[in-house]
Amino acid sequence: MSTPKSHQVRHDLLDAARALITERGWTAVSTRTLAQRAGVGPGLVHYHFASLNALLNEAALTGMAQVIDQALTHLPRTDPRQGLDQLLGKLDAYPPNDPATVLFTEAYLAATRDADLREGITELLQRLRTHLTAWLEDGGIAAPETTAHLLAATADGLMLHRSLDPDLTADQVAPVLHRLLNPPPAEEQR
Amino acid sequence: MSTPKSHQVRHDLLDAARALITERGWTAVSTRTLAQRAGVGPGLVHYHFASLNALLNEAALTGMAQVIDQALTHLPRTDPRQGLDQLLGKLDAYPPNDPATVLFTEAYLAATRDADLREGITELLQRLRTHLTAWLEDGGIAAPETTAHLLAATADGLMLHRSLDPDLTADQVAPVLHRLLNPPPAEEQR
DNA sequence: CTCAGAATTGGACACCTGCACAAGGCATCC
DNA sequence: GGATGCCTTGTGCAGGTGTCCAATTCTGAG
Repeated sequence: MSTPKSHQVRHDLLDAARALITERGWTAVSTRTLAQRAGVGPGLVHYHFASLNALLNEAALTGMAQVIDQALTHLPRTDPRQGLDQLLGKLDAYPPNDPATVLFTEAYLAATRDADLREGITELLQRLRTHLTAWLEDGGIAAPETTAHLLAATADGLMLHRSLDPDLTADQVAPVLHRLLNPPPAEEQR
Repeated sequence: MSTPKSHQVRHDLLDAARALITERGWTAVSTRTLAQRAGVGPGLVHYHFASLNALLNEAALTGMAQVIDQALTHLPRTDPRQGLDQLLGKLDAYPPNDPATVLFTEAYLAATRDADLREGITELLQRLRTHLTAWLEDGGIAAPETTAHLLAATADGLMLHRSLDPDLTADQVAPVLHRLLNPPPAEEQR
C-alpha cells in the first residue's frame, strides 16, 4: 500500500504534467522539468510511473475526464435550446488560449501516435456523446445521436479556432449554432 | 540569386518537412531526419533557412494554403446546399488519419507557441472565410459570415474527431450538418 | 580554360533527453 | 532499541538536439 504522502506526490506530478502540457506542449515535457515543477527529485518520475509517456497519458485522461464531467453536471436538467446558450457562455468565460482547450487538442494529437491514449480518449468521447444524445433526445431534437456527434466536434473546432480568432464571440455564434437543433426542411421531414 | 537546382532542394526540404510533421509530429522533426528524408546533408537546412522553426512554419503555411486553395477551386459555381455535400464527400475520400488533417492540427497547436506562425494561419483562415462567406451569400444563406465561421470550425472539429472515430461517415453527418444552412428559428416556417 | 561565388558536405560544439540504479532518508512495525 | 519496508535523491549513461563552420565540390560567366 502506498502512503498518503506518496499519493500526494503522484497527484503533484500529474498536476505539473497537465500544466506543462498546456504551457509548452506534450513533447516538451521532460522528466527533469516535470520533477522540478512538482518540487521533487528527477528520479521519482520513474518510481511512480512506468514511463514518462504513461504519466502523460494518465495526466491527460484524468484531466479531460474532469472537464467533461463538469460540463455534463448541470446539463440533464435544462432544455437543449437553452442549455446550448449555457454551454456557449463558457466559451466566453475562458481566455482565447484556454488550458483545457489546449490540453484536449494536445491529447488528440498525441493519440494519433499512441494506441493506449487513443483508446482512452475514444472511451471518454463515447461517454460524452451518450450523455449529449440523451439530453438532446429528451429535448425532442431530431437525430439526437448524430447531432451529438456533430455538436461535440463543433465545440472542439470552435475552441481550436478561437485561439486564432479572438473576435469569435458566443453572442455571434449562438444564433447560427441554434440551427443545428432545428428540424430538417419540410420535404425531408420524417 | 539562387539557381534552379537550389530551388529544387528548398522544395524537397519543405516536402520532407510536411511528410515528417504528419508522420511523427511537429516537434519530432529534427534537422538530421529532415535532411536524410530530403536526401541532402544535414548542414543544408541552415543554409537555405534561417532556422529549423522557420522551415517548419513555411512548410506548414504553404501546405495549408494549397489544401485551402484546392478546396475553394470548385466552390463558387455550386449552390451551397449541394456544395456542402460535395465538401463532405471529401471527408470519406480521406483515411481517418488524413495527412492534411494532421498537418492543420499540428500547425494550430504550434501556432499556440509561435507568434509568426499564428499570424500566418490567421491570415489563411481569414481568406478561407472570405470565400466561404461570399459563397454562402450568393446561395442566399442567412448570416453568411458567422455561418462561414462556424462551418470552418466544424470542419476542423470533424476532421479531428474522425481520427478517433472512424465510424463517423459523411452519409451520417450530412443531413444534420445541412441544418446549419436553414433559416434561423425566427423565420422558421413549416 | 579560369576562377569567383554559390551550393553542399560532414563533423564539432554545448546542451538536453529518457531511463536505470546505487545510495541514503524516514516512518512504522516488532 | 533494531530493522524492515517504502520513498526519495542525485548521478551515470548512451544517445539525440539545433546551430555553426571550415573544407570541399559544383556551376556558370568571362
